[in-house]
Amino acid sequence: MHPDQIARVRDFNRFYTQRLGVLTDDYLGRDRPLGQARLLFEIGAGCDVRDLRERLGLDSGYLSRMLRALADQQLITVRAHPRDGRVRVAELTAAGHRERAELDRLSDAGIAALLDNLSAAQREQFLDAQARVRRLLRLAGVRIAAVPADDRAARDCLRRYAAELGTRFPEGYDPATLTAPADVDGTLLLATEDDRPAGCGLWVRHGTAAEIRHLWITPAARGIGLGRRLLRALEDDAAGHLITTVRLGTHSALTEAIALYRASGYHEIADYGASKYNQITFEKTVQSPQSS
Amino acid sequence: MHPDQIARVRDFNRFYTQRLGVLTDDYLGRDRPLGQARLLFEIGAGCDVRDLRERLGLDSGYLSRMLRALADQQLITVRAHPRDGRVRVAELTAAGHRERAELDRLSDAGIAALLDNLSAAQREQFLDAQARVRRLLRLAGVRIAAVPADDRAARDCLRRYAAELGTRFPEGYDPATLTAPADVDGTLLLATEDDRPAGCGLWVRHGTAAEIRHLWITPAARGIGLGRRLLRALEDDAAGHLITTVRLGTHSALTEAIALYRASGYHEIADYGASKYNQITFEKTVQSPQSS
DNA sequence: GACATTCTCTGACCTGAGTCAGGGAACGCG
DNA sequence: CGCGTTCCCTGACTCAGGTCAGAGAATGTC
Repeated sequence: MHPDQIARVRDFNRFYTQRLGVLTDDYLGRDRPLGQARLLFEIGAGCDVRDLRERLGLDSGYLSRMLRALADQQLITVRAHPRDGRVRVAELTAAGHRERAELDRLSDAGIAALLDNLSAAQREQFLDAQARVRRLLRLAGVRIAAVPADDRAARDCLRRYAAELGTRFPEGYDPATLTAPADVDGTLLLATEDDRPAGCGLWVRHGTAAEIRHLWITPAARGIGLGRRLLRALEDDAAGHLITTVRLGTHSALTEAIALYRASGYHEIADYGASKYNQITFEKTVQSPQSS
Repeated sequence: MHPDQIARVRDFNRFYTQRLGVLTDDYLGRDRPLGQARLLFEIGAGCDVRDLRERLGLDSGYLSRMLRALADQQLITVRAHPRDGRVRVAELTAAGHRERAELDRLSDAGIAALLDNLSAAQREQFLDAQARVRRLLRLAGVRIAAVPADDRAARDCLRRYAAELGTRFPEGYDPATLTAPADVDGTLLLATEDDRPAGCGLWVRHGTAAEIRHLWITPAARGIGLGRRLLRALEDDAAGHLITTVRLGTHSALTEAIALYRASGYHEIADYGASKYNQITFEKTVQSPQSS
């Protein structure tokens, strides 16, 4: 990687935070500490203090004081939970709702004033570029790592994978045909985004060939190019274990998967009889990735 | 503008700041308050305390204490200015340079680790999209406003404009041929980016026609589409003053200007004899902008 | 030389953000 | 009922960031 690229990213970050600072100073608006403004948003249509603490990761004492401050300003009320006297529930008052809407409005107005200086086409370009930055940043932020066969999150992914296939295959899907990761010679890879599972996949050794199975991306992580990255990671991992050929099969109902395999350099081969659900099968030769 | 667009921008901002937070937590690194780390960067190869205060917009007392703290850590030295005993000069010590390089390294490492998860093509796409976001954000952030004929910043722009033409025209440029904004019926527009001049331009009434003159963008603000925006602003302003036709002329050496005029809907006309430097002249009919 | 100005530093504050220890009320369970 | 647990509040801190009012030294200006 060029050091120049890193410098460009840093430069962009500096620029963007500065611009953002200008915007959010407006948005912060009426003399309210940031913490309290955040609370106002989070409370929304009322919620347990306990949940707030959890969601925002705040100290209970700290939160307690901030809630009190908001209550003193008549923006929220804090009451005991109807069924559990220990738990307290915070709710916006009418004034609180107004205040929240006002903050929203200020924030929107700042952005609107900015976007207003652009033509409609430029606005579209801007949003499009932002979306692209975001997609790639999400993709880059995903961690892919080999996990033991009994990893809870990976198991969970496989379960959800099977459930989805059950709804997408006209003939349904029998979860019993899932490859048990513990039984095979190969690697189970788990992709995580912010410590939450984003996908999984595994390869199974057959001599110097490997079969890739159960490549799956969680719905929340689709559309950012993770399938391709995870597939590549599986190939690289297999190649690192002296595999020279990988193959895989899929169901004709999974059109996006088929497109992915074709775009990733796989060519169609005759069925090799691994699964009754395979309606189309592919193969690709791989080599150990050179460290750049 | 769609409210949806605003929501998308807000969403992106939220996402980006969160990601940035994760990165800069690393970068902040070794137990140094953010303010001090920023100072370490800004001081760079030594600079006046006065300049630091100016650039970072800090209170003199606050800055003084932070400098002292850095000096106590042996990261900088503060000495009197050689020629002005009131002014003090801050310089990094060897240890300061090392520390700064280390912060740099940490920051770079975080970004590098992230970019490393992308393919070379994706990295290029990412940087490209960032650059696009930045360009458009800069463009949107520029303020364009009518200023009185004796506005200092506008005068300054005109001077710099004349100086640039002097170097770009083979025959040179006589500053005396500049239109004096005070003498004409029309509007002088000044573009500013973060309160610094970014460009200027004016139009001069000739009945229901107007001539646009001295459209100029500072070198620092070029390449973001500001020329087009400023030209448009001049047309709109003129149209708002009952002008129906605008014309302008330019020198054949200014190829980017010619391209701009063509792309903005101007068509070539015969020379109307406004300036001896006009080698090509254009015209366009305009109408008062409808408020959207 | 007198005087205003410029630049820096010091001391005294304030605020927001956050941590930590402990206490008291309510609950769940045996 | 007794007991541990959960949830919350209070009080007492710490720290970074930042403001404000001067004081003091150096400089520029008349």
